[in-house]
Amino acid sequence: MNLYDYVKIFKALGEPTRLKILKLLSVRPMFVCELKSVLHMSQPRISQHLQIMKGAGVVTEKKDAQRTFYSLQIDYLDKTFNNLIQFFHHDLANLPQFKEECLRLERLDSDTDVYLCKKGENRTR
Amino acid sequence: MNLYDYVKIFKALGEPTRLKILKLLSVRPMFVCELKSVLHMSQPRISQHLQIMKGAGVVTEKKDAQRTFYSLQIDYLDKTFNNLIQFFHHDLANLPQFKEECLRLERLDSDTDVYLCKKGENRTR
DNA sequence: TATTTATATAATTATTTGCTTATTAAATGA
DNA sequence: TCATTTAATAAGCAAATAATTATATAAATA
Repeated sequence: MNLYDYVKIFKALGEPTRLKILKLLSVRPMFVCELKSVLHMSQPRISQHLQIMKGAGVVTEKKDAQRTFYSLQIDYLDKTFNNLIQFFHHDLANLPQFKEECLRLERLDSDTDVYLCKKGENRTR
Repeated sequence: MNLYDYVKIFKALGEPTRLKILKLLSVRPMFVCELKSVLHMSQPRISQHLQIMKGAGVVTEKKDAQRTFYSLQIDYLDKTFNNLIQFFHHDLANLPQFKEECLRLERLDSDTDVYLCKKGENRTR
């Protein structure tokens, strides 16, 4: 799980309509038309939010004739949260994504004479 | 913690620049100018993201002369994640925010003759 | 078969967000 | 005191997002 996977999942969670849909799906899996009836929102609005959440992995769908049955993936959510906390505990040096940042931070920490932001743009030595 | 608190926190996490800043703050608390040096990003960009994260409670600041020292609030994050999982396990009837939705869902579930989405707009009976 | 139901998707518009540049202000130092 | 460092904030703009309306399609049903 990389940084952009987290972004996708947290983007999916960071919107009120989507959180409401997720809460309803936590009661029980539902069809789109049920969500529509319960939330009193337009069908495209609900479908579009469901597509975003499906893309992030927080819900799954199962076709049933002309209807689609959506379920909350609470275990996946739980796993994601634990992974993020672990991500924050990981050594920066082991995250290839942060290679450059790691080098610059090491230079910053090893050199006590360093001026943080000098005239002449972002010098770290 | 209500739905909009969650939205604020997850919005704060659902952005790549902010997640990068948080990862760096997980190594150790930092000044804005240090984040700037390490990330090679403009100072306003970093400050603006920090304000959003401060508003969501995921970082805290401490003034030190002309500098500002930012810390990751990992315990708060951890608590938030646990709270959200709990939120999904709560009985819908105990969430005032979902009063209307709860009523409509109960009607839906109690009446087996219900047509999900009938002609004549969102009828649930 | 024609109509209705269920859902996805496209097009459009309005709002929000993220970034840059510019400005301000406070603390530091020559 | 005047220049520098640090950081917040404002203004402006481009890109992304969320909602509506309009279509399209497939399955169910009268």
